[in-house]
Amino acid sequence: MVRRHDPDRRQRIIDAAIRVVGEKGIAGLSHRTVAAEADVPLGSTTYHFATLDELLVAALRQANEGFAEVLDGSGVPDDTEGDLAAGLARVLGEWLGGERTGVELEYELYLAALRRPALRPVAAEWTEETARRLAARTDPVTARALLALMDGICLQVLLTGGEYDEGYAREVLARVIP
Amino acid sequence: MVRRHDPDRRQRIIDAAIRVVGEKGIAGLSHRTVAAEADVPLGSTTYHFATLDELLVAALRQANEGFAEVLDGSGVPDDTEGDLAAGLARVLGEWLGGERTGVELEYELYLAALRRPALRPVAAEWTEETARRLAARTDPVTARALLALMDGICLQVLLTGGEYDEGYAREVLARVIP
DNA sequence: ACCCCATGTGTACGAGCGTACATAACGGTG
DNA sequence: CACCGTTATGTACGCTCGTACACATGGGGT
Repeated sequence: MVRRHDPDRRQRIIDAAIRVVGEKGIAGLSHRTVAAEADVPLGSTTYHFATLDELLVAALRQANEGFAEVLDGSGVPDDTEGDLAAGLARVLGEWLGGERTGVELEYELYLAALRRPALRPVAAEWTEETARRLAARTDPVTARALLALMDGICLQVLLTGGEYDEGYAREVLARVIP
Repeated sequence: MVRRHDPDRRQRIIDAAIRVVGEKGIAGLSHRTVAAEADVPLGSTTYHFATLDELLVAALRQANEGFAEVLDGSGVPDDTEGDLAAGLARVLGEWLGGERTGVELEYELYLAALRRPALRPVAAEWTEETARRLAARTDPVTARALLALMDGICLQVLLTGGEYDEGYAREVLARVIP
């Protein structure tokens, strides 16, 4: 392999890391697996990201942007006249109904903040940014509550292997909106 | 070491596993670390628990029982006349205000079900059992919603490193109770 | 045009891992 | 009391890991 002067090498490594986490989970993430997935030598990953935490921070940041697009693309924030609870329940349904790999990937990166303090600022940014967007449709307290409830509902579905019930989600989400 | 015929060897291994996860996280869990913590030879852990998943299942089951006792001991289920939302918010505050190691431990084991299907039945049992207890104070739908919201609130505190606001929790928990 | 430093590459080391397996002791059962 | 299955022990193999380091390279700033 002779790929000298590869500009967005760094970005390709992040993309590879996201694919690795999606396929094998964080437990399967190593400098070597990422290097293989990105088709770069081992030394290249250790050069751009000295520790796996750095790589996870970059990956989580990118995954968050991906979900933010899903949220934006679903028209929930723009639909200022519609039923907010119904809109959120629908977005959740679309997200959970899609590719489970991506869903698990983003949640796993998010939840990893529990044990990796390096990820907490990123998780906090994500929470505040999303709460801010939701607050535009209601008030700050309700926004945070909606976020927490959505997190909890997703968790119950993902952790127990249960089915997502959009009607139930709409019903209980509506309750927290004053 | 000559400790032949050690009855509850198995239980001591589970206890050691819980301590290891509490201190180093699931990432630091291995047959060897558990063996060292339990002061038993390596072969003993692999004999009683052929895979780490088996050990995690046993540990999660035990951790769940621990939290159930916290819930029971707090008098929430018995306090049939008091404010349910306030009671739950108080229990959450006591739990999160206590030893963080234990809190992170139980959540980490719980969240591990995301990537380890073997843990999902245990997580599902826990969810249903707790929902059943809460349902005695309200109705099944509200019980699951309260559980989801409490999960989400705890997550926000643990993942972002924020502070737990009992007043806020009581307020939003009360909203989902019809 | 030149030089320096950020970037890229290959390899090696020591540690920890899951797993397998041969062997030994124990204790309930017949 | 003899037996046999369960439980306990020690060791070895092959693998992957993070890390370190010496060396190559090329392009941007002077």
